[in-house]
Amino acid sequence: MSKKQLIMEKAVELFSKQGFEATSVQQITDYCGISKGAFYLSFKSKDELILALIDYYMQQFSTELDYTVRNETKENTLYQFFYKTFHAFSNHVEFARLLMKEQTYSLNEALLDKMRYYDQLTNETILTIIEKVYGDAINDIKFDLILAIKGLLNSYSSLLLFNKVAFDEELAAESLVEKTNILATYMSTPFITEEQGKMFQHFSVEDMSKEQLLSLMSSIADDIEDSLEKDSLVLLKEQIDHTSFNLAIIKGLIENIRANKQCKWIAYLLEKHFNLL
Amino acid sequence: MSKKQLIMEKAVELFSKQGFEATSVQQITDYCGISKGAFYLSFKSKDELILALIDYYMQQFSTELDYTVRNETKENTLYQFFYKTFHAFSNHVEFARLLMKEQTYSLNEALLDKMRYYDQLTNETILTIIEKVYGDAINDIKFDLILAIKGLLNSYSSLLLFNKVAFDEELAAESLVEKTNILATYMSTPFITEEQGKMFQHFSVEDMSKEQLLSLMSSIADDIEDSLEKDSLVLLKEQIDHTSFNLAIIKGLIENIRANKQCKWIAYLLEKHFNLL
DNA sequence: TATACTAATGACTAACCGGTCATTTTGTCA
DNA sequence: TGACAAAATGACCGGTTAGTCATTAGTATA
Repeated sequence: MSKKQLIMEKAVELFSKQGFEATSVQQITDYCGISKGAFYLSFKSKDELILALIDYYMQQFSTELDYTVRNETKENTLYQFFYKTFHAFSNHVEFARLLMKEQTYSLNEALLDKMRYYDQLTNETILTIIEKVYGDAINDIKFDLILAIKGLLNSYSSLLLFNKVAFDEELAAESLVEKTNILATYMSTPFITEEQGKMFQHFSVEDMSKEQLLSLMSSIADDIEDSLEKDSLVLLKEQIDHTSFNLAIIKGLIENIRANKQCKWIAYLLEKHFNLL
Repeated sequence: MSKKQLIMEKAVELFSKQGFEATSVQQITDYCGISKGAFYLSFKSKDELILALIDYYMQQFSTELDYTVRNETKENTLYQFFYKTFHAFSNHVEFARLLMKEQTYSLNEALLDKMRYYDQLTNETILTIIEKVYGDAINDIKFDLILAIKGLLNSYSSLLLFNKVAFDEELAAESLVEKTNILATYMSTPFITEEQGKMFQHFSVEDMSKEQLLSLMSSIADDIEDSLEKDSLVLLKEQIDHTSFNLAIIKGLIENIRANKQCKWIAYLLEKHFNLL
């Protein structure tokens, strides 16, 4: 395990117990068994650590969920969404607790931006599910449905994260599927109008700039040995500015890199960039 | 306004913007226009301030909601519960934000206990509503209904607290009433069993000890001038250890003090103590 | 006006914070 | 073994923190 990862995994434990502000760098390094100086070889600052941490876990969660949502059958999508979420939370209890705690933290503007970004990703994922499962029929209540799903997920996740009793992930998912279906079927008094919903939809997620994409791909390419994936990355980089290949080829190249753990996130971003979703 | 109140109302503004940890006592006193020493004449420590703050606002919220829930018609109860909650939040936006932010803060064990206490009060209030509105028919799903209501309330409150768009409290309440009714009517796959629900129900709220009640009443009696209320308090104090009066008399005495703003909370606690609810 | 008491002040302390950097330890070659 | 570089250390820095306390200001009584 790299030192960076060691620090992240130990830090997430302390943050989830005490909160970000209340945990000192000294505490983290003591807990890792390293010196304070060593910390600053891996991270430029304490702020950079929590930003990296959020990315590290949220990228895993988001790609996993997005993949699930796009590849399940219509009948299973909603169940799998709930189940995978609970499962991810129970596999990363400390991070999930941190997420709940630091949700609305505002001192650090960069952190707040990041939170808003991933929250918006979640909204988009849920909206995709809703449109896939219920079709156009529920257009006028779909934004209320997003809010309701997030609220329910929040309540039941708290149970998983902060109670000592065993948590049956399958039953919980099943129960939330039923609640969602009921609401989708019978709801007729939405609170959020189409008008407001649009704002809701497009507000905070602007796509990554080409420069950001390219630099991210470069830094990943440097870390990878496997030649197929490295080559695919290089070819994809060339396609970002001026797409000359057929989209099928690009899709294939993205498929090549998706299997690699380090590439999952960039694969997801590239699909968004090339409008392949 | 007393100095204590001044500090609390200014502090809640700063806490809601920056969080508790990130706000210094110096900042608070500067903002109040008083000296640092003066702060420590009103509060023993910064921790004591936030505990007092939570009590100050949550007692207002709880008594208000409890009164509403018990005195509305069956048809209006649920609507009024949602509406009053939204209304209280929009009248005390800063405190409500603080509440959302510091929800699960765990460094301070006393704070965590207090949060759990008021959360449990909320659970009891919601349970009372559910039983009043839906009767015994929904016994097997009532704990799921509590969770669902809290989740929905959480989602929609976030909208009120963290978005800049105008928030129609009446429409929001109406919309949540509908959602709740739908769930209560059609839900059939509860997640929380009767067994777990019992734990849920009795877990953390132990009644206040008689000593705590008595000392609270004494300190309030010292602050009050009005003789009727003062006398009623003294008579009630005598009844706590050995109830000799008829319960009707006790009920009357409690009614005497309820009108006084300082007594609302103790009136609520006394009703619980004498099992008058 | 003198006295006695409370309310309020802000300089001060000891502890801790995030972050730096000269120094030492460790690992890797020839 | 010795020479060199990379990795790791922890004393140290300037700044901030919660909390204290000798001193002063304000007020009421006599």
